[in-house]
Amino acid sequence: MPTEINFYPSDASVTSEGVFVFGYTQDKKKIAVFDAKYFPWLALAQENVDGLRQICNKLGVEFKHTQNEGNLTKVFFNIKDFDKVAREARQLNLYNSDISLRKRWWIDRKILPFTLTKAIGEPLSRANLKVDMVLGADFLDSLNTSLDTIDIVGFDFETSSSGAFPDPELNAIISIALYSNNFRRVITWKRFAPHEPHVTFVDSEAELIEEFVRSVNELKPHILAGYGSDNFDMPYLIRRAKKYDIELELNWDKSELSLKRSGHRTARVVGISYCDVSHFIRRILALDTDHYSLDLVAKKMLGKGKLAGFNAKRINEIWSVGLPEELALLCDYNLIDAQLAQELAKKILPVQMELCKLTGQPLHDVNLMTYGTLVEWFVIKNADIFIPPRPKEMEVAERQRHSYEGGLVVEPIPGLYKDICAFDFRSLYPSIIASHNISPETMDCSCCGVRGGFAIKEESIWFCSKKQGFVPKLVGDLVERRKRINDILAATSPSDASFSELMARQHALKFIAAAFYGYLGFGASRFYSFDCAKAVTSLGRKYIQMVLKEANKLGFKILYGDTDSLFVVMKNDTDAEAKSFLQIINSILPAPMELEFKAKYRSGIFLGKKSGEGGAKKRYALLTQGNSLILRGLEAIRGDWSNLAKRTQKEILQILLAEQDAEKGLAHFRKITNNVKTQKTELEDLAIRIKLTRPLQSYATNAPHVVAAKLAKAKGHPVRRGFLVSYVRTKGPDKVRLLEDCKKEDYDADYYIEHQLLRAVYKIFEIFGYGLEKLKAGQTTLEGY
DNA sequence: TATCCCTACGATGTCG
DNA sequence: CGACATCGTAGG
Repeated sequence: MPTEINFYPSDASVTSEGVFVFGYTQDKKKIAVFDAKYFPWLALAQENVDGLRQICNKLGVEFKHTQNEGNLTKVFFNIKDFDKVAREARQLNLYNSDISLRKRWWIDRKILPFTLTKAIGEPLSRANLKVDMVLGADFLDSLNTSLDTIDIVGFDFETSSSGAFPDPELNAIISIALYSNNFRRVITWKRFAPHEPHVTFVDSEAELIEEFVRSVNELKPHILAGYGSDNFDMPYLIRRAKKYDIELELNWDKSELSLKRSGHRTARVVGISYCDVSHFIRRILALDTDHYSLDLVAKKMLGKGKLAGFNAKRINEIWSVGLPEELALLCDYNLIDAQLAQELAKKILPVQMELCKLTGQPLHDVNLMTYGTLVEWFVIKNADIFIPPRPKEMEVAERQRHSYEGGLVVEPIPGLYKDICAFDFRSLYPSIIASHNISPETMDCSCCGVRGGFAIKEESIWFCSKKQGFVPKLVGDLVERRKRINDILAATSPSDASFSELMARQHALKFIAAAFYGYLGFGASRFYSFDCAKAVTSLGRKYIQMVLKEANKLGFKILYGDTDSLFVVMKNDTDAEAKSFLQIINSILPAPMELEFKAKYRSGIFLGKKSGEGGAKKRYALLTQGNSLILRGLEAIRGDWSNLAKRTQKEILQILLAEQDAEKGLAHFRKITNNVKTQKTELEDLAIRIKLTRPLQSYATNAPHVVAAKLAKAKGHPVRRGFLVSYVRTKGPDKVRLLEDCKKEDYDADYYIEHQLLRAVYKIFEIFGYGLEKLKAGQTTLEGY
């Protein structure tokens, strides 16, 4: 008797016999659905099918069946044969041949993660699966209902340590915390009294590990979320478990928990969605921060951080001394970390879920994606085309040698301006792609010719005006859907239950639409098209130039423009003027291109270049109607300047722009320089932080941050790519000292005054008529500077 | 197996 | 000293 079961799939695993799909049923039983009838296919030109047959004969592989589509033939195979054939027949110009089957299964089967799916088939017995039920499916179908409550369990480990960093060979895991909406537990193996009920004592590290695994399995989360856990907790767990010969039974199949390499070392828990959310936060959300520690990221995203005052040394002390109240505090610390991981995962979940739907990929995979992969999977899932293979390394290198012209930037005239109006294009590049049908296969089509298609004179190419390409179709869709959502959002109160959901959806659509253009010009792209990428920016320049010209015609004073935006002072400064400007422009623009009014500012300054003549591009400050500052490109928003200079620059701008009191600004500036001069400034304010973008030995320069990085390495810090060097400029021949080794009396006051403070403000004061001499003049009167 | 593009500024060190 | 190369980080 066939059984019918509805379930929410979360993960798939490919074996040579078929695909296991894992998930929970509606009453939260663990289920594995076995799809033995999945036959992956590849496509090739019909004239190459015989060649493929010969190769298959040699390999002893049979075609499952074939199917003609246009000029191409799809050939289906058994899973176990697929990779072998695809590899051996590479020279036959194959399509859809190098896409991971585990990921592709979802797309071929049209099943979405966390979406109710009907499975019909016979129950199977499979002792090696850790699930409540196994079904051999003859039929699978998506019922298109999303799972509405997703259970997220956050987790975090604490370990002892002998040095600055825990060593998994030497140092034990001392406690593990788990946190979800309705559950919290800290497991530890040193007893103390009194203790809170959520603290569970065990007798050894081995029992701790086993209890953790048991807890996860009993909690049955959809998502197991860590922060930085691919780098720390998971590898640590695996090493410590091995030491005690413990089998980590987290996976729903018989396999042991292991680390995979998918660009990045990551753990995958078979069955549920394990996510180290730091990947997504770093790669997709790309917070404006110079490092991605849990504390900093949580403060930015959740408005709260870790429990203060802990580090590896302190944790180690607490553990070895063993005072009850201290151990209790350590448990709190551990639990808060797990809670932060859980809340971060919860926060990004709506966007991730939307991306799961757009790419057809499970959460674990979406969490690891970059912009490139996001676009790639979006195309694989949604485009009605055959997928070409990834380019080979040589090809990628060759592509990377060419580059093309980008956006237009208007040089500003340095000065202070009042009543500034800002306009910008809504999604410029996506809307250009959609309106001009820019796609690799619509370029230079024979059906149109130069006169019939969308011509780009400057590049001597054209795009078909008869048949829509796959890129414009997908991008146009994204732009349109996003606009629809934004329209609804505009009429929705932020307190409305649907608001954050809609917000997440429009964000997800934006991420993909915005990355499409870059993906066309990306060397490792499957859909690389130098000419398409070039055409997009070329049209972008054409349209912004058209807008600048029209603004000029209307008598607007053009202050600045960058790629898709312009800042002007209008003639009469009325709403009607702005409105008619937009009307003129938008009647010229082809849909869905659109110029929008962005904001009006009370005032703003555009700075002169520090070296050479003229105005500096990408460096300005604006004052909103509410008297708050918007800064672009300035030192105050750069990560590689001292807090002292950054703060001072902001304060000076606030005084000069909002309070319009240059004398007060000058007095304030002098006060700060004097403080620096008398060695009174805190080192934390003087530290300069710079991130290494490459391995230390590959530097061809002795720049201060490289010198400092070498000092850090000598002290045993893990100086790798991405390492954040914190140093202070000092007097004496070495010039540089690590922040941690510096004393207040050692800092080089002259450097901080000349190269940090003055350099951060002199171009601003200049606009207000205060030259460099005047800024320095005040200093000479004080204690013989 | 890593996986988005170009434009721009400015700091610093080195060389002639 | 200026020209230039190297490097990091920003804007869009």
